[in-house]
Parts: sequence; C-alpha cells; structure tokens
Amino acid sequence: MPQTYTISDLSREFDITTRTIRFYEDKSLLQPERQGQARIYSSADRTTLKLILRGKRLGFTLDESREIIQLYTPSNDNREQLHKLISKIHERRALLEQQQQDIEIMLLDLQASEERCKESLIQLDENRL
Amino acid sequence: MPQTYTISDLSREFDITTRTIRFYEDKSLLQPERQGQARIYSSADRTTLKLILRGKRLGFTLDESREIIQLYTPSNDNREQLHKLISKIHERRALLEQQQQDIEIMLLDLQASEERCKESLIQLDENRL
DNA sequence: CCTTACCTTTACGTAAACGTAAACCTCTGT
DNA sequence: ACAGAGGTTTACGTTTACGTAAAGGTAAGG
Repeated sequence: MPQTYTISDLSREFDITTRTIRFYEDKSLLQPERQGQARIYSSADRTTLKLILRGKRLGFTLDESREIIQLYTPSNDNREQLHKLISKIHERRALLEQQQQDIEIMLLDLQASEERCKESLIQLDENRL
Repeated sequence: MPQTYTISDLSREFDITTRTIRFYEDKSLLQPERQGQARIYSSADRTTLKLILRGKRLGFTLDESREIIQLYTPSNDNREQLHKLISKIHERRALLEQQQQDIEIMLLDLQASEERCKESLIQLDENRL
C-alpha cells in the first residue's frame, strides 16, 4: 500500500501554501506523479519536502537544499562523481559546524542577556521597598 | 585610544562590500559617527557588524538580527519591557535549539551518505580486479 | 596641476521565494 | 441542475538584500 498525498494534504501537514509546493516543483525540487491533471505525491516526495523545509530553517536557499538532497541520494556511477560528492559533503559539514559554533555562542549571549534582565528586575523590586 | 575604522577597513576585514555596510546603516543597524562626510566606525559598530554577519550565517533576516542585537543591550527601564525581553529571549532560544537539532540530523545524514559513497568506491575498486 | 585612491549620495536593476488574482476544470452532495 | 470545495495554469506583484552604475567631493603624492 504505497501511501500517497494530495497537495493540500502536504500543505496542511507542513503548514505551507499549495503555491509554495507548486513553486518547489517549478524549481525541480519535487516531481510528483499525475492523476489526470491533479498532482499525487509519494512518501518519497513528502520526505523531500521535509528536507527542503529543514534546509529553510537553517537558512539555505532552495538551490543549496537541492544540492544537499542530491548528496543524500548518490547516483554512484563513476569514480570522479563520487569523489566530488565526498568533497561537497565535507564542505557542507564544515558550514554546518560553523553554524553550530554560531548557535552556541548566541545561546550563551542570550543566557547572559537574560540574566542581566533578571538582575534589573530584582533591582526594581528592591527599589520598591 | 578608542579604536576606529573606515568603511573599507571593515569591508576588507569581513569580506563584504562597502555597499553592504552602507545598506545596513540605511536599515538602521549601524549608526557610525561622521568626520565631515566620511563615516567613522567604533569598535562597538564593528561588534554590531559581526553580530549581523553571524545572524546571516544562521539565515536570519536583517530585521531578526536587529531584534537579537537589541536583546543583547537591554535598555532596562520598566518592568513590562524586561518581561517582554525575557520572553523574546526564550522564543529565540527555542528557535536556535530547533536549528541545533536540524544540524545534528543533517550531519548524521551526511555521514551516512559519505559512507555510502565510500562503499561505492570500494565496489568499483573490486570490480576492477 | 593631475592622477590615484579613497570617500560620498542617488537611483535604477536584480535574484530568490513566494503572494495574489484571474480564469478555468472536476467531482460531490443536495 | 447547481453550488461548493478542491484541483489546475498563467502571470503580474512584492519583499529582502544587496549589485551596479552615475556623478561627484577630498586628500596625498609626483
């Protein structure tokens, strides 16, 4: 029983518009089957969509997400392609690790900032007495 | 000795165009001093710029980065503002933690993908014998 | 004085990622 | 038979984040 989805199924599940989903198809990120004129999405399509949205949360462009998705599904024909793929994977990993660092520093900054806020609140409380 | 910078100092250091820096000023993210007509940046301005670029690496819009920068410098006047600030800090933290999860999963996916590539290379090697 | 290397403002152009509207099919229920 | 809820295409509009001239001021060096 191959699970399938309509366009509005997916738009509801991921809280995006159907326009957005069609746009991704326009950009060759999705290639759903057709039933007559209507689009019919497989669970592989659904997974692809999830990957696109995850990429968006990390600030990737659609082109970047397309590349990353292709990294996941190596069409392992020749040696040269495979080596290129591996080096692209390394590049991407480096970028992700940079993001990890950025996030950690930002979290620390936010933590410090929150504590200053709480300090200020305490000061206000004390002055009220 | 208060360290200062010209616009091209900063553009060289961070590898962005002067156009970009002026654009950030246009969007009220930077407010450098003036010496006559020329812009003169303090080290506080430089830090702000670093924060903007860090935000960019994480996919934030300039408006979002502006908000985050404001979170770092609480103008702690009244109680209500401070509470709002704290809840915004919590929101932002939640988003960052979501990004951390996304990155970790993506790193695992990439790792698996790299291993499949290496497997394929080994297969090719074996078939050559 | 002239060039070179900076800086400035103003303003139109552009790519990405959709929003929005028009105009149209195609079932399904009453 | 007809409304309503879904689906479709085509195409122009919009926001963000700059790029890219155009046209000029300013200070240093030969």
